[in-house]
Amino acid sequence: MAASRTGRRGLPPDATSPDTKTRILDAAELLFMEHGYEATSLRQLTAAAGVNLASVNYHFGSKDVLFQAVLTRRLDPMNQERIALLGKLERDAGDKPITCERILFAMLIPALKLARDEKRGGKHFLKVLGRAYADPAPFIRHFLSAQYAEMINRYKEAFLRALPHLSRQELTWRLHFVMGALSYTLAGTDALKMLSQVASTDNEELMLQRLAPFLVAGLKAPALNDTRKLELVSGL
Amino acid sequence: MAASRTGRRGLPPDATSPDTKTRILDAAELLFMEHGYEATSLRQLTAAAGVNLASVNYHFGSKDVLFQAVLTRRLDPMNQERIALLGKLERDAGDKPITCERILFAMLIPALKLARDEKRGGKHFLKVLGRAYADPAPFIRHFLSAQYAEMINRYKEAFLRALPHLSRQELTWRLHFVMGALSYTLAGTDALKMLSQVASTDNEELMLQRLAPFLVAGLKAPALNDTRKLELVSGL
DNA sequence: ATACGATTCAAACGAGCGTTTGAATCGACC
DNA sequence: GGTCGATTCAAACGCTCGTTTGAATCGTAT
Repeated sequence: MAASRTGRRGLPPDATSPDTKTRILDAAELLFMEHGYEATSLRQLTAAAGVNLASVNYHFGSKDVLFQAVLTRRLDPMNQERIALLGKLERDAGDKPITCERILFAMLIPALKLARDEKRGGKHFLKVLGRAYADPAPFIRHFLSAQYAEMINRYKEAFLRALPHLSRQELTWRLHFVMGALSYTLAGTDALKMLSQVASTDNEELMLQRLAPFLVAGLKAPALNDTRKLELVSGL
Repeated sequence: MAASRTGRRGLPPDATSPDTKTRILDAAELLFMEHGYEATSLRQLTAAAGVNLASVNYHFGSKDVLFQAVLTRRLDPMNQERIALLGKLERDAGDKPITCERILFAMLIPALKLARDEKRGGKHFLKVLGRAYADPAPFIRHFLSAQYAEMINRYKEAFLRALPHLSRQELTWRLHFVMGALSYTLAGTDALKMLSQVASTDNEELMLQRLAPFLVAGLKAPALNDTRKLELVSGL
């Protein structure tokens, strides 16, 4: 269907004009971030990208496939880097357990690197990803499950060794909580206008540095026991 | 525009047939949960509710207003109950500080009560709410900000007294993380298919009982300092 | 030069959308 | 029993959507 880098004749040949597929992906990343998947039309998308309306269906086949391409372009390398970082930690540590902090940092650092690259919209992508987590569309849910399965399983095993006081089930829930806080934070929707005195969101690094101690403490917390159950129910 | 409970003549007068406005709200709650706001059409919504297509615009004015009505019907009472619970805690404690656990429980318990009421879709609503947190539509964001402002500010002051080692800015971020984990968990999107060995989602109570110790530990964690900053950046 | 596959383009397709309209129908009241 | 406001109803409005089509145009190899 597509191979060489030809075509593109209508628009002025800027120095900042990559091929059509990339222009579509860049515009889609930006607009999906601003308005979400359903609320972004292919007409405004192709207009923003400076390409013809039919280009999306020619190069990607459908709007759904385009959205998956937007996600996989950055998500797959990020998760591969996460797995590689964890592998390096494990190799350096021999058969000794790794600390909880270092495992979590290995998860956060690739996301931080993505948030840093200003030239190509890493921050835009993280917002799109944060919203995709909460999107009910089945094709999005299945896609994310497949993309995350390997990375999550590798990290779950590592955390299990680092947090021996947690059962596998307990850890599953805590990783769920970690992913929730992380995606909500990276998406940065400012839902509750909490940024009254906080600097603008251009400082993802400081944000993750605040998130890390919070998550580490939560992961290290004692496991649930029956005494605590009664506290919650009848505590008030 | 609307006042008495008259009308309704087309459908059989079941015992389970409240007035048109309520039937619309119930169907909307369910469908907004399943497909999201944008992907739910008024045609499928009114068909599911067993009412005429024009009823939504007659009773609510527009689809936007209907969505806000779906949210406010349950969110406003829940946040009022949260404020009342915190007020009761503060009255009982006199001028002594309240523990972090009790403040957090006062936030969680109204949500838990909503998740429990099976007859009228409390769980459905919590999923809708979790997704609304991540929705980019401006009218949703403004609505949620207004609905949450009072509750969040009251709790922030309470947490500030319970956690004196945290600056106001640090606490703002931590409450952001708490809301992230909470909304993600309540929305229960199972994004990462983590429920491999976990019981089905009908047990919100056990879920919140696992979430509480995680969040308490995160809130109580030491504040960020410069030593930790260096760890994160050059730690790997 | 010519032929060819890849790509771009303007235009249209059918479907579905939120909303509006105006008549029909209801319960309530004089 | 007739009037009135509230509600329901079927039908249509204008519009936008994702997708398809077929011709025009490109770079490239013959």
